[in-house]
Amino acid sequence: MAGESSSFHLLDERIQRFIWQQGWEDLREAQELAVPLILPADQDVIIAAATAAGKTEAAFLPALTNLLHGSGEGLIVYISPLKALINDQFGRLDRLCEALDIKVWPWHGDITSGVKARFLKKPEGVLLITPESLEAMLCNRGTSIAAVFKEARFFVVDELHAFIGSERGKQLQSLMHRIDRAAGRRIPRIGLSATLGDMSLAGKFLRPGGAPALVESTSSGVEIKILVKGYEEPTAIKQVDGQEPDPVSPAQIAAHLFKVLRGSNNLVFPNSRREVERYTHILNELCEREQVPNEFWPHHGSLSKEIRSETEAALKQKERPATAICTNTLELGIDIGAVKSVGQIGPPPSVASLRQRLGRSGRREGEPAILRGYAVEDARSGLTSLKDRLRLDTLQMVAMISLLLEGWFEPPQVAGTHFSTLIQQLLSVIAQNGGASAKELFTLLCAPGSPFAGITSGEFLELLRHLGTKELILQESSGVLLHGPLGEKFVNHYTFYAAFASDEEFRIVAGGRTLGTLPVSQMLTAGQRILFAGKTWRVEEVDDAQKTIFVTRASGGVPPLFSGGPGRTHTRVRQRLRELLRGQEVPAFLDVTARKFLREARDEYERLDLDNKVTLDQGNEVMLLTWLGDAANEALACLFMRRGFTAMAAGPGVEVHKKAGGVQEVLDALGDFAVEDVPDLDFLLADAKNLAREKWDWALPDGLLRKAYASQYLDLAEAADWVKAVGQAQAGL
DNA sequence: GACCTGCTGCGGGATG
Repeated sequence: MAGESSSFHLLDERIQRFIWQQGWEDLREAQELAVPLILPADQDVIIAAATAAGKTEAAFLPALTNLLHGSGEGLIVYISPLKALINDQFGRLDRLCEALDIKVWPWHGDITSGVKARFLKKPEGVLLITPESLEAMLCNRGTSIAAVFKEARFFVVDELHAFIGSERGKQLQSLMHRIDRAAGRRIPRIGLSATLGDMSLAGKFLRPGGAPALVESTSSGVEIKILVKGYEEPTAIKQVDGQEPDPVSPAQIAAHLFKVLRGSNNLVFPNSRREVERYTHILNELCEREQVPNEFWPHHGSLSKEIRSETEAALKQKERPATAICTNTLELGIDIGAVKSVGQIGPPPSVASLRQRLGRSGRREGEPAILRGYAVEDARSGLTSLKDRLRLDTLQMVAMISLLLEGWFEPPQVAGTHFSTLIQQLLSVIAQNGGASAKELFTLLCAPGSPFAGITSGEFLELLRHLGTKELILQESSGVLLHGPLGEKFVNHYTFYAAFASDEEFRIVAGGRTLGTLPVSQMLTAGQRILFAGKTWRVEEVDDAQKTIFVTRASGGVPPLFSGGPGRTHTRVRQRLRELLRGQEVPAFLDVTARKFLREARDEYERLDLDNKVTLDQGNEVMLLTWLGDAANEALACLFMRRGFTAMAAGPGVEVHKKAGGVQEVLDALGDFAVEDVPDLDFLLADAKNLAREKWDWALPDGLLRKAYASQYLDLAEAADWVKAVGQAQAGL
């Protein structure tokens, strides 16, 4: 290696020795490129590379060299979205750092206070921490923050894409910014990720207004093998007792999974926790019936840590093959080893998500990535919805796969005004500094280059005044802002540190063992039978005070409902879907039934003349077919609602309830929108209710809530463009 | 039909 690698020689001798001892043949491409960029610690860097292996080292080999060559003490702050990832990384880094005599400090909710106290006594080495724990540190140890981070050389943010666009991402930006300010200098930021489409957007996220150096590993193109199988669900006939019969396609899909997945490690994504339960149970029963050892394990966010660890351990060990039926809990970089194939039941939530999932397969040299898609459609019988007639689930899956193959996926949503997280950060800064003036707060959080830049001083003052009326803050006669009585209560409870909201939950306990949790909104009663953790149970007792549901093993049971909202579809996906409907080409990866679905959808598209028609009369409603993404369709629905219509975004378009004037009245409204100016948000959303989505939205003045909502959920500009284009086309007829 | 993530400080009692 020594002869070919120039970066290798830049590393500290002790690190070079460690690399030899590991028997690593040479530095990976990303490592080779990253070392000279990171070593001087004078700029931000983003490392985008296909596999998890190698990225951590690409950041840490030069960062640790910098630490070793520096003047004694120094600190690297690694920030992870998952505790599990911190535990994995601790195992890997501690081995390396032991040889270098550098301490590694894991810090999250499960780490004992003793470890944290020892770190704080001498804050040197590598700190592995979550955003929430960092928030707690700033809140509770405000006076010592400058000292703790005085010698911080780098922030390393793992799984950068998992933060972009969310409340947590905005919080993370704010935390790094506040630490920069406390330390009195710009601490270089290193972002690690596999899925970053537009690198300039990711760069803007890593540091607002920044432009980091980029390391993109041109990974050798892994071969992708794809098969999409169609399944026809017979029309349900109500049984004598009025109950819906069980659907038959899950049993058929499970039978196929059983046949093709046994003997190897795989991941299957059925898109919801409920379906994870359903499929795990069917597959477990199949193994039992065939008298073979069980190879199918459940994994989702409502299962207890113990049960999830069992599944992760089953995937990691090499003795027996194992397949996880899972949600996106297994999408991020937890170490589960390579898998042979990925199953996707129903359309994935996004192309980015599909890409991340498929990235778990084909990670060994010379092995392809294998994707099996399962598409279910209702059998045809008379009056079915447009979604059924156009086979939209199947077509959406095919559209997403075709975009994936082209290398496209949804860009990260860096924009968006996160007033909710601004409230959290205001309260946190007040805690950190024991009070602050309005001007100090605005300069720290909202000035150009700050995480909340773009918020005007007028909006900021409006927010502060409103927080005063909510008793979250109060102003001393000197002008200094402090916590109000309610603010004090919130900040002093540990739930304050997370920027995102969460449901209240019941624990499900069987014989003293916690199986997992269910949201309280999904009330269960004694005697009910449920399917949970892949097994069936009878509810014995519901303890409201202890928020616990006691269950015992029993036969029979249906999977419970969990809470959750739908994913959001991007305009590009809808447009690709329409291209598929218009086209003739039949992708080679479709099986006979999936081909049939595609043919039926194309026939229907032609029969309804959807290439030329914008409206479809559906009786009580008019369907406006925009073929735009959800954000534009929702904005269009808002325009109609403001005109007194009942309207909602529905798949590829907007469903508008007819009024007395029928279809023509809807078209007239559309014609008016085309020539009117785009309305402002206060007008458009004047009557809108229930806009609160994020944790602190309840404390926002109406105008700011409307702005926050619109910035994240509505694309008014795209809706207006569509309306204008359609209006012109109609005028030309 | 529809995801996921995370969490302090302190006091009391047991243990080495």
